[in-house]
Amino acid sequence: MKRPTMKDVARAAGVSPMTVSRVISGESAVSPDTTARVEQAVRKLGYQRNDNARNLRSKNLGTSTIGLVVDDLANPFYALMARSVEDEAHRRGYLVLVGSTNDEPRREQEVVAAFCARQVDGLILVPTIGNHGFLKQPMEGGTRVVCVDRPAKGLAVDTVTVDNRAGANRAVTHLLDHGHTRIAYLGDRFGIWTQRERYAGYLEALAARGVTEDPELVRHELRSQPDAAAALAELRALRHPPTALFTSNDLITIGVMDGLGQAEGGLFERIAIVGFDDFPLAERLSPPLTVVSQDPVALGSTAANLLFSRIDGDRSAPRSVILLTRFIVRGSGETRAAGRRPV
Amino acid sequence: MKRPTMKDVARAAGVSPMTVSRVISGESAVSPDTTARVEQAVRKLGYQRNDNARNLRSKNLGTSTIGLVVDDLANPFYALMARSVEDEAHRRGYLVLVGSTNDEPRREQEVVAAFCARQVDGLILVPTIGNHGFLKQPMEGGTRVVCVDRPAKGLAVDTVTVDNRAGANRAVTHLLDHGHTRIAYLGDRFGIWTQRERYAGYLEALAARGVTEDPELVRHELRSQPDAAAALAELRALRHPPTALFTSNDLITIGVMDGLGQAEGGLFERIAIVGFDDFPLAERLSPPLTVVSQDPVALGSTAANLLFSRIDGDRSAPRSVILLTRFIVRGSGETRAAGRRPV
DNA sequence: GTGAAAGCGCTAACAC
DNA sequence: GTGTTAGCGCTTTCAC
Repeated sequence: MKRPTMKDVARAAGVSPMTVSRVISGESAVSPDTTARVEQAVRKLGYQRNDNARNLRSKNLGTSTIGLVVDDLANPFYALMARSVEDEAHRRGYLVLVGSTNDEPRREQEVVAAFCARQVDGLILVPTIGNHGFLKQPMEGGTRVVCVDRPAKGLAVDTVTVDNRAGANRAVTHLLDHGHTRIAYLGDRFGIWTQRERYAGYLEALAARGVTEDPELVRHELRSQPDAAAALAELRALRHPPTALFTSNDLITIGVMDGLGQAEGGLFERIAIVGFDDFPLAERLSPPLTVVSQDPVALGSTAANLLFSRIDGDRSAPRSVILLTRFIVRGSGETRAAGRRPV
Repeated sequence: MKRPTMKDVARAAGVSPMTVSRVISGESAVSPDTTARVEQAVRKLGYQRNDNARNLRSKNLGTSTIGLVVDDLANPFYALMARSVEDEAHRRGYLVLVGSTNDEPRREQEVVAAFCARQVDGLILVPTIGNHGFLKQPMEGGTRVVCVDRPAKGLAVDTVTVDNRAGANRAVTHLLDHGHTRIAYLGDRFGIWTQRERYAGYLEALAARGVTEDPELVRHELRSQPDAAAALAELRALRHPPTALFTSNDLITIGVMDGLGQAEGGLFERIAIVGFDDFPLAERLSPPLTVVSQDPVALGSTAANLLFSRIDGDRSAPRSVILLTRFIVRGSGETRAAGRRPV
């Protein structure tokens, strides 16, 4: 009932284990006759090579395994990225270990350590806010690392991100173009790099038009849809409520849409919305959502390609790749501010 | 620049490798004094144990790694399942290898073989249509297997599914209750078990009310949203178009909603829809969608718990767990058939 | 409490 | 073309 080993196959075929090894790996030349005998024994015993043992001995080949560490694998954005990474890995005969961090530095460290203990050849990492000194040792040991979606503070590795700041700037400028000056910002945790960048883009856009930021209109740390809906309710209760919203990720956008749905029908026609992140059915909402769209598949495949080129021996200086977002106009961002003319 | 080994640590601490091993694993008793010396050497060298080598020697512990094989990791349904499996694994100190099959038996076999070559302790599998004889050898070798979402034909393993047939029956009965008799079925590939079950539920519901199936109203093999939208257009062009639709997964439901959106506003109010699978924003569509909802997180955690109980030594006969779906009424399925009275 | 020897399953390096 | 020896990094086993 135990798994057969090469020794078992060798005995069954009447050859040495080394010959079996050669037949299995197909590298070295073996006579057709013995090859056949070995292959028959393999089939008879249902032998399959133990790749862990193999990798232990031949250190020049790695383990053909990479680790993918994301915030949350259940998030559709990271799920798409993961699939894209997996496809690139599969093409090259690599396997993928996955782990979610929940954005907790401690869990990130645990997952990375466990992956490195398994001798992964490389790591694709959506880094948490935490410190990444723990990566130094594995990297010196030969584990390649690529960051994706956000950079890791003080870590000199290839990094793939999107132009969060420019994308947000574009969105807010669009709202300004339609006559809005009271534009609220609804964001997730300010500790997350992408959120800080998007907020910076928001400020940049306002500043470029000479609009002063109103702290009353800025809400960070919205962690869920209900959070976002609640923030919206607060904003609308202000003496001078916003006429437009910039929501800085899909979760918040959806939460806000829910909040609007619960309000009286007439009102929400007045509020313009542009959101960061596209999502399924965004164009079927009323009004259809104008969004800044990023491409998780491109993020994943770009990161994977960078990683594999490093694994294949590229030792050049770390690169930083910035992918472009797309601005998709669908209607929700084109509502004009009441009583104002466009610029 | 190479990774330090236990030997290196031993030398640095002036002890034998065996003592280092004992300190690292913390099993056996080591004097506080030497423990401290070893720990210091570990820190100094940045030593981390090679778990592959460890697993090779100690066969009684497994590799603490499981494999998760799904149709498509990018599918939100499987992404949620994967996250749930990963959480269960993490709790127990296991790692998760993931692979997507695209529902291709060949790729399934490749992925499973690669996982088994890495000596995974267990496999959670969304099986393709193909034959699963290739699992026999690994299972005899000790790899535990659990199927989830669908059973594998002729494979005696624990299986976790939902009551697809009953859920579909419930949905179609609901439409019949609202006076519909011309109810179209829009389904994905008939080769997929869940789709056959849902279709069976559709037929059962019709039969229970003495409604004869009209083959004109049945469309299988819809692989994408455009496929679904096209099928809808065909159905509406019939001389006797359906007054209600049962869509057998989220992708098809969304495709149909898109098709309806493109039609003239007045018309689509007349067609009732109930879909299998809930999804974000389903309640924000117009009309809000009535759906049969299944819980991917429960599927994943149930499968994981079964797997780990097997890994922990449970040798009882294979179990089949069927989770219940929920029927969620939101409006789209409650439109009455024109000129008819409810039952 | 600690160490020496052997070996997990495989392959690199060298024989022949 | 094939076999032998040694050893990857660790732990089991048995000694002390």
